[in-house]
Amino acid sequence: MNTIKKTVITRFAPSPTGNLHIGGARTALFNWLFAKNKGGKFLLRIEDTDTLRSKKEYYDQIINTLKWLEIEWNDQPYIQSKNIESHINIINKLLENNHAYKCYCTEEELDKEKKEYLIKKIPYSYSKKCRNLKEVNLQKPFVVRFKSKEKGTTILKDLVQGDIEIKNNTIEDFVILRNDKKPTYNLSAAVDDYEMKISHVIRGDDHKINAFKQIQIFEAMNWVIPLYAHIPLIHSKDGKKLSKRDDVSTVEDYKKIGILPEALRNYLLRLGWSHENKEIFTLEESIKLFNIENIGKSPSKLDFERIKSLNETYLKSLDEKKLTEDLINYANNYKTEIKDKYIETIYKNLPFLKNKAKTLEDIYNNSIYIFSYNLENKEINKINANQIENIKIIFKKCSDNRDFDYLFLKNILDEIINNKKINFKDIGQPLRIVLTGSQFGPGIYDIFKSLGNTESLKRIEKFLDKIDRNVKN
RNA sequence: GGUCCCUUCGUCUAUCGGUUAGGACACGUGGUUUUCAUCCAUGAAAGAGGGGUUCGAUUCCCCUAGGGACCGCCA
Repeated sequence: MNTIKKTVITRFAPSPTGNLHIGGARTALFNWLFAKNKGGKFLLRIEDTDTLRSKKEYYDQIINTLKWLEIEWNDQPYIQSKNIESHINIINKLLENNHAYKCYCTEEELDKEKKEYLIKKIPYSYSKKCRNLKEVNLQKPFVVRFKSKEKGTTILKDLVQGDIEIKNNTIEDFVILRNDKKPTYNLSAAVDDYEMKISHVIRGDDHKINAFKQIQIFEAMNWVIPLYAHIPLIHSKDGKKLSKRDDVSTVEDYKKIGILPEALRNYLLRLGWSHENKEIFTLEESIKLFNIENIGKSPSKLDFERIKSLNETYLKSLDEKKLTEDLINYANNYKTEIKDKYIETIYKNLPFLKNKAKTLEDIYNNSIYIFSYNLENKEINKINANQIENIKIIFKKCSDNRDFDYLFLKNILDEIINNKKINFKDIGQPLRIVLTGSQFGPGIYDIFKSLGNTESLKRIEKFLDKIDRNVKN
């Protein structure tokens, strides 16, 4: 028995044709966690051989998003297009070994074939017309097709799905070199996986059929076949395939509403994988506990509430210095920049600013009155004459004692509430509008404290001035 | 249509033949709180259907139904 342990090498192989997908992020996470767990390597390969759709901006986006998620790969990213020479080389070998052949069929001929099959109601696969051509060096454009097995069955020992058996004749003679002399995905992926010494291919369920094609290439070249684990796809809330229109399909969609990377990672980890009753995993625990055996077999739906709830948990447990940094970065990226002079105030008041928040966006909105105060008439109009009178009383008393504290303020409010037989709400609500520009937000005392006496009084004074002017007009 | 895969509370999931089928999110109720939120307590909520195998099936097998993926000279 061979007891030499093979080094685990996994890879994440996105194509730069769009922003990093939430499913892709999970695939990357699983590959990374598995490699870490086994003390192996995790590689990043950019599959950019579709020159029409691949874009540099997407490449950057994917790289940056993985970094944001703190998923780190070993070595430099492998750029698939840089390895084309090697792919062609293998195609030539396959041709020499009689495992592949040139196919001179034109698109028109193929279309005709397809139509004929359609009329006869037979499922279409290439007719293999060129498989046994006598002359193989015609001066005509050609593609290279792999000679798929025609008899027998193949069993894929999938690490997640178990044994999957298919008849070999259901795999057609697939193209491995296009007529523009560029290798196709299945060929490139197989060659790269071999050259990168990938031990475990962990990827989405949608690649399952490709495994059968890639395995045949491995066999034809007499290479050691990697282990495969095909993880079920992530579905949208209504059970359909996630589409770009769902606006929860890319990592960016979560980032821009202020989901923390830790929370998204935790969510993704638990989506399709579990460890007993555990819900919250630190990074160390994720690495220590992750395994392929506990990956579920069925597809899972996204639950936005769960992500937000998880985010809330992280928001509240995160070190507040770090949280403040995250908030500043978030605001700079997606909202208006928060000036340095407000950062200290926000940091100090984080305990209540983050209280009702589930996302960074919530914290941002809660603290907006600190760095971006604006009192609109529409809000002012919500305040009635009696309430204005009360605010005047408060203003007067506080102005006479500019060093007022919580107790002093509370006594004033209590007194008014008692005297006028009103509810706290009747005074709290309008006061909040005056101080923050919105009827929603933190508690009144918290607002006073966070703004400081001077700023609070200044805002009230400005309001009263405005009211006076409005009355005069 | 062909090939393949999947099926436990609304959602994510636990259960490796014997459980009052457990947890989490969301939801309901109660308490704490000036409000909201937090927090605590508590409640409702599931084995798709039908056949087998077995002393016993959510668990193993088959069928049906439902859902999904793939079926490109895209990756």
